[in-house]
Amino acid sequence: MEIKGELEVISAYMRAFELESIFPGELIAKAELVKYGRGDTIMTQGEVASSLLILVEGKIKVFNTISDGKSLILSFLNPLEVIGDIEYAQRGMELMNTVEAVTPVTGIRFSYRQLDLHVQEQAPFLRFLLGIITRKFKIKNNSLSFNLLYPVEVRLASYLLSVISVASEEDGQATTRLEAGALRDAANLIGTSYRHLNRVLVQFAADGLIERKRSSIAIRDREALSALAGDNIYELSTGGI
Amino acid sequence: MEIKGELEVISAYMRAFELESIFPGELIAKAELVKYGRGDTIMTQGEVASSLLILVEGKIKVFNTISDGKSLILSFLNPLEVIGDIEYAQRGMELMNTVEAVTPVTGIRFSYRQLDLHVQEQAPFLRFLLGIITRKFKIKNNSLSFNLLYPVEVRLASYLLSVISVASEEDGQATTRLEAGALRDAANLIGTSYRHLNRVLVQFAADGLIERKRSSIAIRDREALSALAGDNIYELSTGGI
DNA sequence: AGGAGAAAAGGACATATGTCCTTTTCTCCT
DNA sequence: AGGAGAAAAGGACATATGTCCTTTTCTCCT
Repeated sequence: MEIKGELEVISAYMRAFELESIFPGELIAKAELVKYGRGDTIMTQGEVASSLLILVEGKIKVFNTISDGKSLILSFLNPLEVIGDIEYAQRGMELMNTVEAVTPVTGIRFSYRQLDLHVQEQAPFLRFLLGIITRKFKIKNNSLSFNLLYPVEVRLASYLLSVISVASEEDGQATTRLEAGALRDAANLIGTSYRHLNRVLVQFAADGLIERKRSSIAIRDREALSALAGDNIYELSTGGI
Repeated sequence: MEIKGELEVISAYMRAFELESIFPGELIAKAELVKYGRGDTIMTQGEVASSLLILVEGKIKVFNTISDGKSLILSFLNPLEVIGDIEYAQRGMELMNTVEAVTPVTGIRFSYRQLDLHVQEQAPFLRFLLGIITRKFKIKNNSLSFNLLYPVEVRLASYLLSVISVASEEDGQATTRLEAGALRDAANLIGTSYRHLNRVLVQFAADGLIERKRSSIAIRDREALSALAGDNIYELSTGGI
């Protein structure tokens, strides 16, 4: 799951994302290059984090699991993104969410211990964290409104666009395979029951927005789906390259 | 609305909240003591903030207004609380929410300009901000789940407990007067329609949880209401004194 | 006092969504 | 191939909540 990365690769990423002024050389020397495959869990809610992860390649999904097993999708994120930032700022706090790789993912990992040694007192680093966290805050603020104000239909349209666009990047088709339980997961993720999600999917198919095959879903009318979704809340392009 | 405060009062608050190590003397000398009356607007969503406000006395309500005029309550906050922190970290960003005084409020105001001059590069101050913001983040995370997972009934119970407890502090009775439009506002705040809110109030009254008079609502069975509300999400005691 | 106009409450009905089952479809074993 | 057991889909019904009106209650003016 994790591969020791070469310093050059890490340095190149740091340069590409203009993070050199924030992470000094000694720290970069201690960083680790990590890779995850599609579906891998990157961080698990409830654990205590011990490192900061910078997402440099791929797409991740952030979600929150509630007591009764329900889970709520929070967002899909692309580079440049930082994970474990809030937990670093509130040391000892449990991870608030679970993070999973949606596509193959590459990240750079800095242990909290190294951060403590090198940048804990550095204003540029702290301001970098502030910037990242406040941006996340804003996103969360939006999703709060989105979820409360829009019906499942809209949320599902948004979700499908996020998930299916991923597949399309890989095989050139706007189709996604459904693994076992995928729809149940999806229901949890957008905060509704599987039954209702299924109902809405049937509706989408009847309206020609999607095509549902045995074990896959294809987008047939992306425009209509986008119109329905409005702002695609689950996928927010977040700066970076 | 605003009263020039004496340095001693400000200093006393800073001492009480143990903020002396974070805000140096030169900065405190430039701070302003501000007071707001019940119902006053402290910050307005969409404006560009120019100062950081530290809430040292009273209770405030934070809410967000959506395009179509709907508004969503985010939280009720007590001292020690900071407002304008996120906007300071993301300079130029519009205020995300509106903040209103629920009780008479006392705050200490620092202009961003002064902060820039004195603490923008100070790690303790930046870490203070990080702490405040990440705590807010956590609260928002909770309210996201709360709102999506619980029915209006539960949210209303929680809301009533928050609002009515305020009144009780003042006149010794768990009753709150309803100003014109108060219930409509309340409906917007908890994210439902006035019609439905009214329906649930009728239900509460029928169940003996509250007593509804001409222009007021009194809590009759606080325990039952609390049991219904579960975690009182709208009111989170947030450290401080 | 009495009535106009506004604000609040409530009726009727539609729709979104959840729960609980049953039916249908898959998967995989022998 | 054929059937058991699991997974997915879908039926039936209940409930939460919204929309649109109408009725009721207030407020205030003359």
